[in-house]
Amino acid sequence: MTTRPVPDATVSRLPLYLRVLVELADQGEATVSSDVLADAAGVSSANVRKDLSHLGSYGTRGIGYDVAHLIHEIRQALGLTQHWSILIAGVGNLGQALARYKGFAERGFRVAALIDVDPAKVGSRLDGMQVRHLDDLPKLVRAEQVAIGVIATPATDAQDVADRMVQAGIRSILNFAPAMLTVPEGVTIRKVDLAIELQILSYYEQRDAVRELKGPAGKQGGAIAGS
Amino acid sequence: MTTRPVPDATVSRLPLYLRVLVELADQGEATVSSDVLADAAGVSSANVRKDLSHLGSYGTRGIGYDVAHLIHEIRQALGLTQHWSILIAGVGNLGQALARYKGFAERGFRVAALIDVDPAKVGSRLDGMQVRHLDDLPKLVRAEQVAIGVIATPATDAQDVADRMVQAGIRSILNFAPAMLTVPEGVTIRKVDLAIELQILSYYEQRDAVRELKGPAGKQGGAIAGS
DNA sequence: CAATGTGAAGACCTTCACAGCC
DNA sequence: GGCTGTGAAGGTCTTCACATTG
Repeated sequence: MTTRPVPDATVSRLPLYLRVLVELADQGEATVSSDVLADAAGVSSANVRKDLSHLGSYGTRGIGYDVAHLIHEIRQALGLTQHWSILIAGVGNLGQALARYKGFAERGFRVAALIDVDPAKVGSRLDGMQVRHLDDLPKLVRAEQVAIGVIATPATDAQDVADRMVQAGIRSILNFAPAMLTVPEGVTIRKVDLAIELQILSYYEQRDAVRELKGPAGKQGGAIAGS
Repeated sequence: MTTRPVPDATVSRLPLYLRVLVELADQGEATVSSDVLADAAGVSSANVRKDLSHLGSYGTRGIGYDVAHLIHEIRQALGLTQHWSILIAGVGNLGQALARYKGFAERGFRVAALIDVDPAKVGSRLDGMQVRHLDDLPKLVRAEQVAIGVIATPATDAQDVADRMVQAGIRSILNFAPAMLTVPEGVTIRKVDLAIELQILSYYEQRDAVRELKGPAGKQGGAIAGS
């Protein structure tokens, strides 16, 4: 029973399938084929089948997958059977938006704490939650059982905040600051850089504009760019 | 002179290098080796060299790369020598945060228009810019030469907004709504789903927690997760 | 017969290792 | 000597194609 590790690429698609499956369940669908699921998620059906096969064999040949069962299995695999508490550091534009974002709660993530260093912000309330000082971070992490730290500070502060998070025992970090963070082995980081996304789009926009001038383009020009 | 296409994976790293290079330039560094650049960007030096070789051969053996020159070449490759105008649809939590985000302007992206359908929002001002109605989208795209559309609406409205953007001539879209969008050939979409990022982190958090119980873990546990 | 599950093939990307050049 | 540029090797992921099964 040595569960082989699920490939990274598969892990990053499972939440996508999950979203589609929950929608299908709401619509009362009992089963779904890899073809339908693939269309709705924007990937190939072979890819769906291979991905799901990593979780075990939960499909029925000739029928498809049981929606409810598959939802359960994916939740299990992703560790979403428990609810996670998250802490947001940096209550600027982005931090505030994240703190108020309803999509987190809907998917089982509870915003348990907000942190800042600006005296004007510390102590204020945001969506019913008090903003606390960075120095309280360790206390909050312990008290609220925080598992995931979200960094929405200016780039200059990001490394310091990350260090403190790690120090406090957090081992999963989502970084929105445009800065490269170094963390010890065993800590997982993901980054989202909004400006970088635009720069990548810029590349394809430019490329296609050039193509256009040169004539009706080769078969390139697909609909989804990169990562 | 048939410029071979730059691989997608390379394109998505160029903005990273660019950020590091601009920092180095600010610090007065004239040249940089692939080793230093790699460290600062969090990739391997071989990867850096291979990536940069796709733009042409701009390094000097024994010395490294000329910082100023490389900045220019990357900007050129990414199409950042011109400034792009963007339009943000959906002025909720996230849309407002994006509209106010300074990082866009710093990197040459001008927020040229804000769109919503909520009568309470249309006509109001945000950061000195008036929120316009969705129906004005075509007019605004033309008047402001909008190249990139950003979707920050609820998931239910996202496809309609995307259709209208495409109809108005936009061919690059950044989608923050948790929905799969279909667009015609030739339109480039990138998506950022905040809840999905957390769900991916959840997987690794859970996996490592399990590892811990089973003993001091295999050599797994690296620092960066997936895509 | 419809649709899964999966080896095999293929595409893409990264790393290695070293020749070549300053 | 130091560092780039790049074929070759190695991985990872995706697609193909089909045997298998309810």
